[in-house]
Amino acid sequence: MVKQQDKDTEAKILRAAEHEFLSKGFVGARTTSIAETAGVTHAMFHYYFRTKEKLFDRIISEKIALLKNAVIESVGDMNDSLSEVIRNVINNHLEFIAANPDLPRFLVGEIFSNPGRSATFLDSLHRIAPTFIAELQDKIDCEAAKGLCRRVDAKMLMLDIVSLNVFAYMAAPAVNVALCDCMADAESFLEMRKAENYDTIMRKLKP
Amino acid sequence: MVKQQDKDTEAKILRAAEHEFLSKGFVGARTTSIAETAGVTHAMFHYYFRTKEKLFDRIISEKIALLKNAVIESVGDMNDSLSEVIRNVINNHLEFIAANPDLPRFLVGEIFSNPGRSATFLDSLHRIAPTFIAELQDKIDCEAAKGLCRRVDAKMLMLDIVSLNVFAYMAAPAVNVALCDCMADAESFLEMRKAENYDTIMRKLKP
DNA sequence: ATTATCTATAGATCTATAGATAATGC
DNA sequence: ATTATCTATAGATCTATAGATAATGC
Repeated sequence: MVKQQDKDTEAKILRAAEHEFLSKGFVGARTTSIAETAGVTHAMFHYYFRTKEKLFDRIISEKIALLKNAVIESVGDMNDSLSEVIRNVINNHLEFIAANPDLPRFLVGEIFSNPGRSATFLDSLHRIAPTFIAELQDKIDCEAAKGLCRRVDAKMLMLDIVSLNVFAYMAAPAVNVALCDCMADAESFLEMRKAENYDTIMRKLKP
Repeated sequence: MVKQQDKDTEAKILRAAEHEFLSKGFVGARTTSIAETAGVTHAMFHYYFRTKEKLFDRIISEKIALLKNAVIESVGDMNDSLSEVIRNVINNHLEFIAANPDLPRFLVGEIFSNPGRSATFLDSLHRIAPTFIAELQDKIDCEAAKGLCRRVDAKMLMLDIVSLNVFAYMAAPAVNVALCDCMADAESFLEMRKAENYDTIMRKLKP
């Protein structure tokens, strides 16, 4: 068999698995459905990835890498002014979520349903978050000393930003029902939330 | 058999099912585990509730009723000032979430994994939300006309409030890891978020 | 006579593997 | 000789039911 064919089958299973796991979680996902969606026999699933758990780990690792890159990039240049850093974080974070709308709910769901299976994700978070929070706190304290903003807690500020960005996407069906299809036009909703959340956070910081 | 025994078995299965469904969702929940946790034979599960789906519907209906009451009560008196209404909504909503920390994630997870199964919930939301949003918008417009606050969009304001209140509880394990166990003391975290979120929202409304 | 409970098992999935077969690279 | 693919099926769960048995109310 040509190498191309090989890559194809493996890639097709990976793509099908990504969709199946993200939309249904580990227990809800069926390896038979994955094989069917990929258009290969079920035996191929086990030939390429041995077990359901191994393929799940692979998918979750890919998603963590994606998230990690997004987080690191989202910060941009820490030498920028506080308002620029916040604008970057909010814009990049929101764009990442809009491009991966199933990811937050998936991660949260898996963490709760099986802490062991998502240990890798929590480890990554544990390595990255505290450093970033500390840098952000320095920046806030520095601008506060010059009277440019209030001295707020960086941890709570980050929690506010992430909450404001993520929740609407995590609860999209309910939000759309409660707020008259306000997310129907994805593009304009995204732009609106960028402006809205930046505004909310900057008002919170205003002296 | 005495009626007491009857109620006991039924109630024990209900309590066990509530915990199983809320923590693992519909597909993750096992009727055998529910019977085991309840301390009854598995046949009793089917004797009292016939099918897994019927029991699930019953649990979800109970939870919706609970949520509906909480929402209606949370508003308090619509004749209060805007700031009082907002304080009531935030405090009551946060207390409800803290008392039912698994509920938001459960509802969001079930809505995405099976829209049909959560139609009841979305129907309720559809009946309640628009009315409340409209009343809130009136109140905002009224105070804005007197120059007491900015004329903000009630829909976005509600989305902000719910996001700020709910997200930390939905993502508790990740939030705790990222923000150094800030939720470890549940009581003080709750009080802190009440003050913090009220402050965030009121600054957003300030002219 | 009715209601509650138990044991045993049918029937449906789902994950995983065994073993045969076909296609490629050397 | 190795890699990829298929068919068939084992083995493990899980939901649900059948049918017998015991306890209550009338």
